[in-house]
Amino acid sequence: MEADHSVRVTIDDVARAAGVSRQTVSRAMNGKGEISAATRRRVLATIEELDYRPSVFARGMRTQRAGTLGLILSDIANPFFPAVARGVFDAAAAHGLSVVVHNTDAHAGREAAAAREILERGAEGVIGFFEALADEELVEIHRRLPLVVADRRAPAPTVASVSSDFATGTRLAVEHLQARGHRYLGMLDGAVGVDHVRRHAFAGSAPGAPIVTGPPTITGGGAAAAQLLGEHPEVTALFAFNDLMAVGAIRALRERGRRVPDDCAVVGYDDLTLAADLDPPLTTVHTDKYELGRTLVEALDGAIRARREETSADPGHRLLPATLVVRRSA
Amino acid sequence: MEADHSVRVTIDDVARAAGVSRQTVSRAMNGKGEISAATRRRVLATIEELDYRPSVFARGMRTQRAGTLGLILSDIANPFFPAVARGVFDAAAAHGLSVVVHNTDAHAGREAAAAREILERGAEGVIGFFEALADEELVEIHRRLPLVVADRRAPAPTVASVSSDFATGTRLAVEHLQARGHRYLGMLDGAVGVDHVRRHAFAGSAPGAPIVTGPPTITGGGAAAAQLLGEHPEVTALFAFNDLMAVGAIRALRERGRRVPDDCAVVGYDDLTLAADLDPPLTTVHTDKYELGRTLVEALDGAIRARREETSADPGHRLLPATLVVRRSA
DNA sequence: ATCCCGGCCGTGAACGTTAACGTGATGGTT
DNA sequence: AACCATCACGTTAACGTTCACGGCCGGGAT
Repeated sequence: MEADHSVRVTIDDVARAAGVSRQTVSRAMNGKGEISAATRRRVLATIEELDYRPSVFARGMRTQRAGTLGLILSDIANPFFPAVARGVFDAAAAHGLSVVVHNTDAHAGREAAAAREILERGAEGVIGFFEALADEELVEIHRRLPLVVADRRAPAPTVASVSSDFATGTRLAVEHLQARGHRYLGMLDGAVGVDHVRRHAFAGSAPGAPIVTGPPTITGGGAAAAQLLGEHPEVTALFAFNDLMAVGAIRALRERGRRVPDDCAVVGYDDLTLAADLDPPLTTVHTDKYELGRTLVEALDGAIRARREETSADPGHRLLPATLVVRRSA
Repeated sequence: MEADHSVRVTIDDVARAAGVSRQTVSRAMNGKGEISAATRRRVLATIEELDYRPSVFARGMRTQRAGTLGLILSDIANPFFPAVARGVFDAAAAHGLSVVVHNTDAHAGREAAAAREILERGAEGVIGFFEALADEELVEIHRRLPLVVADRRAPAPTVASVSSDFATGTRLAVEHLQARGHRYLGMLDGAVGVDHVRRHAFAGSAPGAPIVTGPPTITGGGAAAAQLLGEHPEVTALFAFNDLMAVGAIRALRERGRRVPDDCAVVGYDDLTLAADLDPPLTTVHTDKYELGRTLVEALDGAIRARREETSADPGHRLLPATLVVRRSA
């Protein structure tokens, strides 16, 4: 009794088989409107039997929703993001959502284009690591679609956010360095865009210490380290925006004949999976990245639900714990 | 002259503004059917002016296509995949396609579910790193949707494939080890599924050498290495399925007090971005992962085009060059 | 007995696009 | 001069679902 795969089973086929109308089948699936438990069960059974799958297009035509979730990030090649993405995928699957991913390279134009694309495709919501777009543009996105911003303070109280506790993480890193006797610190900042929590926290804990900014990549970290050490040879400890920049710094240090951590200590941020296997093993700030991904989806689900029910409850602004993992690099 | 964003601009609005019919607007966009260059330009101009965006749902309703591409992979947390994904994203964007990603953990059920999901959502095609599904199931997918398989031999001559040249890469690795004087090799295989190119190539170059299989992860590599060295203490060189397993092997070696490469050499596969920064720097087989991603999309585009035009040209089975990068671990 | 109300379900319409077909004008062929 | 392609465009219908509305039926209040 295998159905012919070339012709689509429609809601009308189900209705006919179950002896009800289209609308009742729709009600049975979506749980909207009044329907008796008995007919609901019967309809669901025939749906199962006929292996009926509602057309996302026809459904989207009415509802403007596609059962999809947009994930915007700056650089999937940075191992931090895949770790988060894994959490996003798993949680999204649990909610019956597919994930469409956009890579932006922290470019404002591409961040905007990604958001527009996601909007047009009728996603249920957006999770975004925005690094270039201004707050107003994020608010504008949120006006059209539920939005959760990641690793950035909320652009408005109404939009949800989930972040690593950068302030604490940075403070822990700096205090660790200071406790080890370092008096001249430096920071390799990678935030090319708008959010400078790490930078501000660093400046707060190490007043007057030099900060050099560069792209949050290995080469960016290398260049930033080279510049900083050139201008401030007295520096004996580097705090990097992320682990990738820390790796670049270590490379640059080596090239200049300086040993890590003996001549110069290095602390990263993210605790990538391979951080412990680097040479030297990287001291870094840890945040549960899988949990971050999961939490982002939960927050988005809340935002979606809130919008549907028009209850404008507090969207929530979560800070995930940051802990210092001391290895050999500092 | 800003349009009200709350009401959608439809094809009829454009038609009215341009003084033509819906169908002509459609023709102007899609390049199908006869239309004079002049009206085409005029219609395109008014589309621009009104900022008209065709509804993906209405379009999909007719065409069953969503302008989307499905990417199925086993473990986004393995840095190999993000590197490929980057190439996929960039190439897909160039073709005007969005990418929906599914993580399967090499689980057959989830591979099938991902494919089904992608099918239902009307993707233009699928790019898949399938590690568990049987060839027949892949052929069945291909019957419904253009498919390109990655890092696996084509399940049928009609389906396109793009792979690293595993046979050559593996041979280079083994020969390097042998040239360094190693007489007792071992392999840490990570292919839990169907494709065993690396394993066979290894067996061909190092006949009789022991092979232990485990999950293609750090812990998997650690466990496999522990087992292999327990059973074959004479082994002085390990070839791992990928860099992650190599890292696991190095960890296991260290725990047992064996130095790398002095007591036991290790060669990986993939040349992850951080491979050079590991301790010791990892000798590994390199394939251009970004290029792999790009090539996959090009192959898929070819398959899509071929299916549309019903020309069943040769789908192409590409092998990307594999080179050995010698560092310190072997 | 009539009215009304709420629970349950059906009917028509609408969402916005493209495929299939139809039509009028133009230009070339017999 | 009649005919016939061909071109350029218009008209109708259909894709499959949900929304808005309406109808029926049974039971309690009037």
